[in-house]
Amino acid sequence: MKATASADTLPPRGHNAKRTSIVEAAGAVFCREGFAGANIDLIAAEAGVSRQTVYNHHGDKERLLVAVVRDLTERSNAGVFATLGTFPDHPQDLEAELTAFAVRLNSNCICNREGKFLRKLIQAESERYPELFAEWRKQGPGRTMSALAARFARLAHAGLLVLDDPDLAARQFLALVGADLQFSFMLGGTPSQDEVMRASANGVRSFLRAFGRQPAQGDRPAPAS
Amino acid sequence: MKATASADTLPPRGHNAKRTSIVEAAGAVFCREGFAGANIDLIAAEAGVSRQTVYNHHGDKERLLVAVVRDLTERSNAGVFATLGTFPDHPQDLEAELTAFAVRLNSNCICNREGKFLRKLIQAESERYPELFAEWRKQGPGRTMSALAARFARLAHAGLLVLDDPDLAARQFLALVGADLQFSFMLGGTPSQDEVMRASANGVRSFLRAFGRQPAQGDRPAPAS
DNA sequence: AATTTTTTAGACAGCATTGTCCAATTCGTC
DNA sequence: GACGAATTGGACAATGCTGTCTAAAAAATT
Repeated sequence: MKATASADTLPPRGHNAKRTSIVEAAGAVFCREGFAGANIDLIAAEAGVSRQTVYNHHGDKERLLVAVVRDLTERSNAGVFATLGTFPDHPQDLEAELTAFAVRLNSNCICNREGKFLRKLIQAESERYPELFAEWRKQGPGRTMSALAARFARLAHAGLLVLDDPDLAARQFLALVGADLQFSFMLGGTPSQDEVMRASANGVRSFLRAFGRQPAQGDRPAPAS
Repeated sequence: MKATASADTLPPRGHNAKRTSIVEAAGAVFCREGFAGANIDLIAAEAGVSRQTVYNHHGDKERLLVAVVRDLTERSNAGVFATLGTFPDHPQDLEAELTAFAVRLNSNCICNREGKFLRKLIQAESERYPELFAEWRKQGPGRTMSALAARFARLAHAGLLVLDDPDLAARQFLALVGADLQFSFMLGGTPSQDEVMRASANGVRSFLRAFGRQPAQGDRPAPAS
């Protein structure tokens, strides 16, 4: 860290391209095989690096996991808050813009690499290494929910939604726009862009039926096809 | 297999109490530690059995996993369909009875031992052993969704709900009544009975706001507190 | 071109685990 | 009480993995 090191995650050196490549490979292998089943030789091979280099950079399998989780948490949180910034605060077409927002949320936060890996790692290892995810737990879902709830509260205050509990609305919004994707997630699959769009549209439509201003009788669907 | 062995998996000996105790302990350990991290000595100890007995009964770590998954799948499916049988087909108070049904669903299918273990095992191992969960995949969520969707379609036909896509309604119903519990699940926790009841009530309320017959203006909540 | 840092390949000890074998013992049943 | 089946504890080889060490090669810096 002499001169060129900007604050960016940019590896201005050649050698810490290896560092990140190791962390990325380790993330993939940890998720695929589980922590206990992950093989450092395999991680090294997948990173295009010798085993010794892995130990040089991270010293320990456990500390490597810590590095992976921290990296995933940072990137995931960054993506989440960037996406939250695109919430339609002054929508002209509420349903269309909420749907587009839901698509961004699904694509950039739920279905992407960081989201999938982090979710799987948390499910697999959070009981055994609770402190590992303490930071995620504090910065992640809690703040996300609060921020999203605040946006919905503002829409309600503007008369565009009718809701008594913005936090509940936020939770249910996420549940609804993810409802059609749970199936794909179960088996580790990644939904196609088309699936994401349909799922988001379905979720938002029901969300607005529950919380939209006008009961929207005209929106009532045609009878079962 | 002398005389009493019926086609059931029932070997009516006392010794297969050990068999089930092994499978149960193995399920717990596989879920806690992952397949690779699971230790046969630990499973044996947790089952109150010697290691040799584990090998006598199941021969192999991998075949033990197969037995565990089959057992969990069977029990989970049985619980799900038993609960589906309690769906309120002719409700007098739709919201109350749907809520009670959601509570049963959450308590007996989602939050219980089989549900939690099966979910975690699927998430952890379905990519590496896809064929393991083929049966669950076929018998589990697909049929569950169809059955639930059929119930909702009947309610719609009776004029109690307004929906165009019963399958979507079923997916969103499950998503909504589970929305408040996702947080607890993430960390392997088990929601309290109280949490389950509140979550179910919240989910059903929103579900009926979206799909209930009358837009239910009277049900409209007090403005944001 | 020389020097310093990093990487590499391989060997290596230490350790944990799987799965087998076996003799002694317990359990269920007659 | 006697018999057969199941269970137990322990020893055991085989294997795989972690983490360290070393000397050579490669890369970067001067």
